[in-house]
Amino acid sequence: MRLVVARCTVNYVGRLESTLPEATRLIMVKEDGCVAIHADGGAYKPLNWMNAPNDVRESADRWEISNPKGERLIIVLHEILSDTQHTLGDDPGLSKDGVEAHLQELLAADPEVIEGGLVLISREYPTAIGPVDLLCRAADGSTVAIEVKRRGEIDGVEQLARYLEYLRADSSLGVLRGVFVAQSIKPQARTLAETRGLAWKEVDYDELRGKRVDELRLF
Amino acid sequence: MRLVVARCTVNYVGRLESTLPEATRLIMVKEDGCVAIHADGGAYKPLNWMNAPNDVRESADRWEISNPKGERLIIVLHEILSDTQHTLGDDPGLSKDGVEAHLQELLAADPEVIEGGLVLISREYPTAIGPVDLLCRAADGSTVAIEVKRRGEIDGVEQLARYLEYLRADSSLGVLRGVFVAQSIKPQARTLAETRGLAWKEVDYDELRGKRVDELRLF
DNA sequence: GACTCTATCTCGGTA
DNA sequence: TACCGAGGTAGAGTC
Repeated sequence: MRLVVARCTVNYVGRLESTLPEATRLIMVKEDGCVAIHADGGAYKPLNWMNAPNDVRESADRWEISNPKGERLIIVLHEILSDTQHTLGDDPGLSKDGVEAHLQELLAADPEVIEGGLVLISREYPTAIGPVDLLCRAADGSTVAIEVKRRGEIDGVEQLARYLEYLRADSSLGVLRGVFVAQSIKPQARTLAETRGLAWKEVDYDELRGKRVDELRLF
Repeated sequence: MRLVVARCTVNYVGRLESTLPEATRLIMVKEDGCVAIHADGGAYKPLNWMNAPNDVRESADRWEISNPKGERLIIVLHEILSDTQHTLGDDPGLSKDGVEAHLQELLAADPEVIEGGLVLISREYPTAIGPVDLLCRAADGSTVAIEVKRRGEIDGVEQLARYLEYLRADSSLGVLRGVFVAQSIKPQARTLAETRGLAWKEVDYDELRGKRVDELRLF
């Protein structure tokens, strides 16, 4: 990894056009050839960047970075304050817990949390427009399609509504209902779900995980 | 801005939980107190980060960063390879061209590009569920609601369909039609638009801008 | 390669 | 503050 601190102006032409006036910034060049320009605020997003693969042409005061998609980043260096190189090696990578997949897994193991009497038929049940997260049989004999999201927003409701449109074409599933499940569901999404004739249910991830752990402790 | 290159292990507990095993990485601490940890690949996304405002507690081999939301990042330093400080100053900021707002502006100035005979009634016409990008009067006397997107995807079509549902409740608007406008519209979005009874139109941003510039040159 | 969906999404606007 | 929408979304997975 190469770290250059320099007074520079930057120009990007690609998916849009942007200009950075002269100022002091950090230019980060990684082993894979990607380039990011950071200001001294905002942890996440670089001001400008170019993802690998890149062709970097470098002269004393001007870098031209271009990629196969035809995007171009031009950095004009007015003064270099620091230019260092570091060997980092491969990163073993990040391991995560708490994402949608895990929530879906917990609910698949215990669909009663969503509605009493639910029994899992299938996970990732295929339709022409994508897989339905969970398909269950309800106590009343109806089939229940469940869309699981970490955060319940309007798109998730639309997604579930589209799945149901397609599922209803398959008469073998009998009476169909839809339930939208998330850790928290925004008011707009609740309203839309109700207008679309869908039920919704908020579930607590920590509680669900705790419950699961407790159950495992019994054995 | 402080740049530390170090062998470290990192632990994040907050919106999810994550662990980074021991490896050499760049730790970037910005003037506003935000922290980002970068591996030597992928320009954009840090492995871990904490946005400002942060409380940073630092000892020789362990940093604890916490924020008011209760998120915590713990960095254990096994070996510091480099630790430098740089004064960057405020950044004058990025100026952009080519975003949706500008596209909407160009279309508002020249709605005939969408359909011959269209005359603008209103931009950002308010409804209970949000503003309609453009509302126009057509040559045939009907009212046309237009949703403008840079990229035409399925959500945009749903959005326009929802707006029309609400607009139809207002009988003063007369006969209503919807047109979905974008620089490029995906096949799925076209199909959905047609099923929902909506028209769609692809427009060329550069051409539109060029045309506008040409018109201005006439004066 | 194209298309899909997720994200500690980030970031900016607004009520 | 919360909600909502755009993003050069990026990045991962699937077909």
